[in-house]
Amino acid sequence: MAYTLNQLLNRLTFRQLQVFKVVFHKLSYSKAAEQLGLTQPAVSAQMKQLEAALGQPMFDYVGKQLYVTPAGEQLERVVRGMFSDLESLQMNLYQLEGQLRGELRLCVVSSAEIIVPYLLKGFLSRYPTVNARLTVLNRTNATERLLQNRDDIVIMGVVPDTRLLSRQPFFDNPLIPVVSAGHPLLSGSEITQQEFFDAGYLQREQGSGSRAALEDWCRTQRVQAKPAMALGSNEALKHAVLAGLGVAVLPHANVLAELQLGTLVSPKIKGFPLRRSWCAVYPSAKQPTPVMQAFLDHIGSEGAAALASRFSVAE
DNA sequence: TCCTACAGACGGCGGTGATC
DNA sequence: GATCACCGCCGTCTGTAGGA
Repeated sequence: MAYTLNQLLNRLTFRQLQVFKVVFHKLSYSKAAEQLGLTQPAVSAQMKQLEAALGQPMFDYVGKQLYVTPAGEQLERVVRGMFSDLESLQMNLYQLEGQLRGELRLCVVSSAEIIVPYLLKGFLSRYPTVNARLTVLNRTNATERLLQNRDDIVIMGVVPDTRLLSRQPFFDNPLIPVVSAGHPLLSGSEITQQEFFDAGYLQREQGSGSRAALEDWCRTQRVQAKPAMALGSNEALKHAVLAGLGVAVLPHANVLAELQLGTLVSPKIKGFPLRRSWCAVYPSAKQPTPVMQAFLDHIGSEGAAALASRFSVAE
């Protein structure tokens, strides 16, 4: 039975929604109770009241296992938005008092994980009351989480082409070809694009942004890239090249140390480097929280300067 | 007379421990 | 996980006193 909005507002409490949120993620009343500092009966009672208020079960209990019902899935989306708005409100209230406090939920595509510590260091030194939570994923999963409002900002190199996302480029991210020192390709005077990709091309896994960028580039350059192997991270790719398994195209920042040491070499090949920028990406529909805005301002100025001093490409 | 502040009574709500 | 009995806290209601 569905209630009118007023009836719902009279019966529903924030406490019920808070408990529901934890049960949804833990899929256990006992574990939710432990996290909330309650006993299992207290959680059970809150869920019972919530389900009575909404007139529908949020969970099915089958064989000692909780399963989320379609109504539970719907409620979770609403609750996530509500709690996100409340967090924004809290940050705005702190801002009215002249303080910047709250959580920055940052997600980073795996290729960007080496630059982010240099962005965060200055930011957290300046705003010690901000709590940063960092998640590392590939581009597809990071984008999905962003659109589900599970993160505030994603740092990525190749931004999906959609109006749902706003982007703020803040630092060059050139993709360069790399081979191990002493590779037979280096003995010739000039390397063609096709020769490079025929020398055991190693690529990133499906869903990676740098792989997508490179596949686009190959199409426009009419180059046949037949990968010898796909690996799940730039770090794995780099070590595969160092081990002599093949050649790869990697972000310059990821191989800077090896190029300086001379263990990797970036040969001159027509069309390279691929010009890309690291971007801070957030949902277009989302009004940036004060903490988000402060981080966006930071990476556009001090953050970019910190990266330039460490990762800039010598032309 | 009206408004505000305070105190006491009461009921509902949310919690626990025990038990199924 | 669900239910029950019990307990403590808190909000509401009501009555009273004091000040404008």
